[in-house]
Amino acid sequence: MMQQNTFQILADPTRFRIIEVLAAGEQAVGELVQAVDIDQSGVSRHLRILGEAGFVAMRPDGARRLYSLRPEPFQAIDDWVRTYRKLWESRLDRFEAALERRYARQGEEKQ
Amino acid sequence: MMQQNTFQILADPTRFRIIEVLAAGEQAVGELVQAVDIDQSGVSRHLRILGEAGFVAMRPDGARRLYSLRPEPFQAIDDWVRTYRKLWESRLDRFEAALERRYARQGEEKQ
DNA sequence: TGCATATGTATGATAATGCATATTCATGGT
DNA sequence: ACCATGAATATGCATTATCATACATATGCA
Repeated sequence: MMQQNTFQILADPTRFRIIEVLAAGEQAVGELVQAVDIDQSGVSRHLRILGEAGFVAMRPDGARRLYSLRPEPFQAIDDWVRTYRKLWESRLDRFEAALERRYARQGEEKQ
Repeated sequence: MMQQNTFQILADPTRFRIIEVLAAGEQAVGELVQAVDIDQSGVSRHLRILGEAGFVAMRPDGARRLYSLRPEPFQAIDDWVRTYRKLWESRLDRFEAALERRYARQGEEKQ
């Protein structure tokens, strides 16, 4: 489910950046430190917060800790924002429209 | 586009609540005040913030001000989270699957 | 005059940050 | 096999800045 908490996690610029970087795949703490402009201790702290909120998973690799994104919070956001789709859709949304085009194309191929 | 700012707007519990209430449709300030647990002045201030961030539009109605949701920020979030769909999809997502069921049903009806 | 909403000002709480230090693990020398 | 050293990461503590809030007051409209 969507806890309002989720947005508090994303509200911090450093955490947001960390998530962007993790979108490219698993990263060690040291690599994340290079991508942001705060101290290593701050990055570790943000990773703890992200972990407790379910945004990231951790996997030890020797002395290093590899962090990666977990899908659940993003799914929750996706579900939440879907509630507001009625604001910009009459009936079919863009994604649905794209799908319909795809179905049309598949139909052509099969004939 | 998606400014990281967007999540800072949603991070505040009172603003989040206001948005939830506005999802039901246009509301006057006084109506919103009843839905949250802070002072009227605070609600007005949050509405200002929401307005500057593009979340709400305002329409005067006599001495009252009617506020309503604008679609753009929600579209932006929708686009943003789509980037992270790869985290939980191999190929077909749930929405697409639902659509396929719909197409299947329509096919049945037509036969 | 009275109702609805906005704003100025002060206050308090929360949370991010840096620095110093602790911890955990790997490595090389003896 | 053991110990010392160094690299990678986490945590305790103090500081600082930001921001939500209330109260009082101003503004606009009936």
